[in-house]
Amino acid sequence: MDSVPRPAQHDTIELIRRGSDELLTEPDLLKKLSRGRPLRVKAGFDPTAPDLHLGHTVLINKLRQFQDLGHHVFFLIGDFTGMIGDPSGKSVTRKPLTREDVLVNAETYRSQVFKILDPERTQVVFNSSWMGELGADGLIRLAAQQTVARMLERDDFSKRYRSGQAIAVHEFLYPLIQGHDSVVLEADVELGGTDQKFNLLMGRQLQEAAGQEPQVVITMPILEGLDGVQKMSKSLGNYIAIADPPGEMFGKLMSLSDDLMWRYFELLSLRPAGEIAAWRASIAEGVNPRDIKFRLADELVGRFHSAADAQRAKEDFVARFRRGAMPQCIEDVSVAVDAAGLSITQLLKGAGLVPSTSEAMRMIKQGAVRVDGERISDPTLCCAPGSTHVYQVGKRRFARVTLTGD
RNA sequence: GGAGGGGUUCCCGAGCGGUCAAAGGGAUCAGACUGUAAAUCUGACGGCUCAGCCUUCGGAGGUUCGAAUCCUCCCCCCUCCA
Repeated sequence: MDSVPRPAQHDTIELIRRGSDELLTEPDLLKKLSRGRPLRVKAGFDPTAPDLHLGHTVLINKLRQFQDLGHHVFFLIGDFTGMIGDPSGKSVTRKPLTREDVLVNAETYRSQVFKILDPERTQVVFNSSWMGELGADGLIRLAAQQTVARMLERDDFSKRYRSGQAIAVHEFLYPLIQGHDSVVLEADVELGGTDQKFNLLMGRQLQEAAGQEPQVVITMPILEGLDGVQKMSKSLGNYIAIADPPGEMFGKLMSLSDDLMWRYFELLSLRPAGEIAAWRASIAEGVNPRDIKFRLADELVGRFHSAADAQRAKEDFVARFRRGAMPQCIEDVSVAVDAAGLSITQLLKGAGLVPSTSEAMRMIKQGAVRVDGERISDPTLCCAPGSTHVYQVGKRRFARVTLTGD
């Protein structure tokens, strides 16, 4: 492994600090960097959500930055902790995952995360591989290292405690196990979202107790989802997956509100901060925010797909939403029908354009349904077998439907 | 072990014998407008053979002409006391 250049450590720290929320502590980081050996950088991920989204990339980009500086990343899949359920934030009971689920999810992570990370400098690890052996006695010894009062310092625990909400005993174990992971991995640095701060700090304490030098903790800001309020997450459905197809990703980015767009620039864009500030200023002088948003969508689609994909997605977007054109590729669907033909409501449902005939009825009443671009208003319209037309519901749902007789 | 409070349509949350497919908010979808799948405004938002019908208010029974609303049993969640 190559070594870290000695000089300019303060520049390095500035680089590392950029975009982060907190870095604890800087002297510790300086000390670690000064040794000139690659640091062991740890970040934990949930085994339940294999779809990586832009929210994850805020942190993963930072990991990548460490790799570019010559350090080594431990991509920890919290399969053991996943069984507990992370009590951070809202605690919704999770369905238990099987061993196979976890492995499948891990594979999905692997395939997606290396769009950003350097595989040469990444080691994927599972905390079940050491937690399983810890045993009940080990767990109790671990639990003995912290006090209830200390646990209650955690913001969401203390809030819940004060407001009389339940805190299950096992929820206290989560930060302990996460901290123990750092001990096992001998982590030099751990990254997490700002909501992970308590858990990250637990690692420092447990490492010290184990006679190790405490890890440096870096928290990254949490990216809001498409709604602009709640954090981006798959379960809330407000996310942009890095595996989303170019058109989808482009469209979702364009659907950000003009205000939220700046947050995305701040946390996701790799453009120089000065450039972004200049764009921001240009809005005040009358530049259309849409055009700035195009740049955001361009950059991100380009990063996860290609510049050509981004270009195509943009052209398609402009054609569809500014000029009302049909999308470039429309899915072909065939629907079986008997000689009597099929009512339009049945057809729309059969083609998967609406979930129910009631919904089809509503859409027709609201003027959302078009056949070959012509708006239709008759819900009793009957379609004959053998025909092929492009059916459209709203601006975004299209299908070229062929009615096949039997 | 004891006392109390709850489970309502995707979510939150009203309703507490008929006027309830069920207020309000959120999310979502559609239409209009537009500078964009921004913002704003309007509307829709259980299913169906759709101006009519059918199935919903934790589950199963019951009372009633009529129940989300009353009664019985059961399941689940929460709080307090021990």
